[in-house]
Amino acid sequence: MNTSAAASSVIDLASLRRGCAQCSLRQLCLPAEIGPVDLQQLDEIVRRRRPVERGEWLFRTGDRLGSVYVARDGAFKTVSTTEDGDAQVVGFHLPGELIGLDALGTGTHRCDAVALTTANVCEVPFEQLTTIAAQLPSLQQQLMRVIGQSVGRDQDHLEMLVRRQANERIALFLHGLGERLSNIGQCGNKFRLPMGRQDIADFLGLALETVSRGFTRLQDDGVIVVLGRSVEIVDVAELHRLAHGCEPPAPAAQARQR
Amino acid sequence: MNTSAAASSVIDLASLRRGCAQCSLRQLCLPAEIGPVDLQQLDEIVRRRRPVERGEWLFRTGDRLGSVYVARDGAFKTVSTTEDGDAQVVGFHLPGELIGLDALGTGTHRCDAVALTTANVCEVPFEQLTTIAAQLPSLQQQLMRVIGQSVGRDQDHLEMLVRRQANERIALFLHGLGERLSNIGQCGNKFRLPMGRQDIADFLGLALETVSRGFTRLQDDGVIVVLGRSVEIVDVAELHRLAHGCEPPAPAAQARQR
DNA sequence: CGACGCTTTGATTAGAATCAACTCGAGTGG
DNA sequence: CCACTCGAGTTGATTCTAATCAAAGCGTCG
Repeated sequence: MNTSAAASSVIDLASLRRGCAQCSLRQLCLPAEIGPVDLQQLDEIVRRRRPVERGEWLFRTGDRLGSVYVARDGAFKTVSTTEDGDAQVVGFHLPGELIGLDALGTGTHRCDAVALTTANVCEVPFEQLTTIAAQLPSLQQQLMRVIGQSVGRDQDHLEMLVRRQANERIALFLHGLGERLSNIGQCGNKFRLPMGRQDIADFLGLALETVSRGFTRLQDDGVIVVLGRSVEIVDVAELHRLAHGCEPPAPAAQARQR
Repeated sequence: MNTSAAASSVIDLASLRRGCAQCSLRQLCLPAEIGPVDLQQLDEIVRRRRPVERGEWLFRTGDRLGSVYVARDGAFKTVSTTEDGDAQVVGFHLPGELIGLDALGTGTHRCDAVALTTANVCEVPFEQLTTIAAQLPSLQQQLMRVIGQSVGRDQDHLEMLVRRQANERIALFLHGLGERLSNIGQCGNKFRLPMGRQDIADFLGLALETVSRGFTRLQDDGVIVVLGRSVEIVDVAELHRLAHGCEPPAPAAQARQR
């Protein structure tokens, strides 16, 4: 266990005791905009689980919807496995993002939620959440918003897959991830990917090798510096441009052969 | 105006007067599982709009979320246009399916909702809907379920796009559409597509020509009969098999198990 | 150290995009 | 009534992207 993990688990332990009111994700998570009195009601139904180890799952396909989850730190993926055996990564979930909404339609989860790193999660029994939400308009509203954001991310995901070529998807992925990281107060330009190349490939609908080549290509073009799972975005503007469709206008002198 | 259109507008007119309680979609739509007394409350906020003509839109990208919509008949598409100008069809919406949830996250619509055919829609002011839902647990629950179903369809869409080849996507599309049609009481084996080839292509992330070729191929293989927008599924089992990953012909050796 | 998993790189190939031409049918107007 | 256009759909030829197959680096952890 490295120092940063140790440090973060100290923090978690502390905020675990203190509950939502002191959580650094308060503004992004369900408690946003809720008054202190009402907050306590929410706080009481939230169960804070011991750390989840990398590879453990929060729920699996076919489980009945019991709770929704929010990571306090770490990262998760949701994976749906098709009948012919290959995995589709439905989403990556960073701290503050609700996990488990996939069961809203049928009452049964349609994918597995797997921890990508050791992580702390809050578990919110869904039944109780909706009951309380019915009494607290602000929570109700926030719940809708969080659900909506999740829908929005799914749509972003969709748009990143359709009719975009491999390098565009990869640029879009890195750009989007950086944005989400900076939203939760982490550095959006230099970070460590919590997931491996295969997961990224399964998320982007590409072959693992294509993802690897894409990273190499972006590095050769001077847009990012990548070493294994460490990524630094050095030319944000260019990444943004690549991510949004415009072809690299092939400036005269440009080393692009690998 | 043809006879069937005339007939359907008579029906609509009648059910327009009678409201949710008599609507044939009642079981699928928001009123499901709601008692007659409570139903009236919902009924009072639902606005029934005059028919929407083909090509008209319910809302456009950037509009503030005002209402959600449900078609009583006809069909809609939601389209998001990328900055480089090409359209991505986010979804097709059949009667009973909520339209407009894309704005839940930001409060602003992120796609256009366009009528594919002349259609009748119910408009439900969202603000009022959540207010009432807070008082009626069964409506609250049903709202969640309908939202969840929409999320589920998005996920189906995603899975149909990722790492599937053209013919598989097309088979999946036809199969899914048939299923949805039979859910709303229409024939799932013989129907008229409300959308053109380009829309299907933009939905499936394929080129228009590829969709056309796919249809032809399915017809040559004796799975469907297609004439323009009329489709008949003649070999449901085979379509299902194609849609779910197994290799096309090769009936000799039974399909490979996972 | 050695084995294993993850990542990168290389060579080849399959599948879909693209470019282009042509068919068909509906609607228009001379 | 027929020639015309226009849009939607089909079909063909070619090109090019990314999948696949294959193998070699690299890092980590017993």
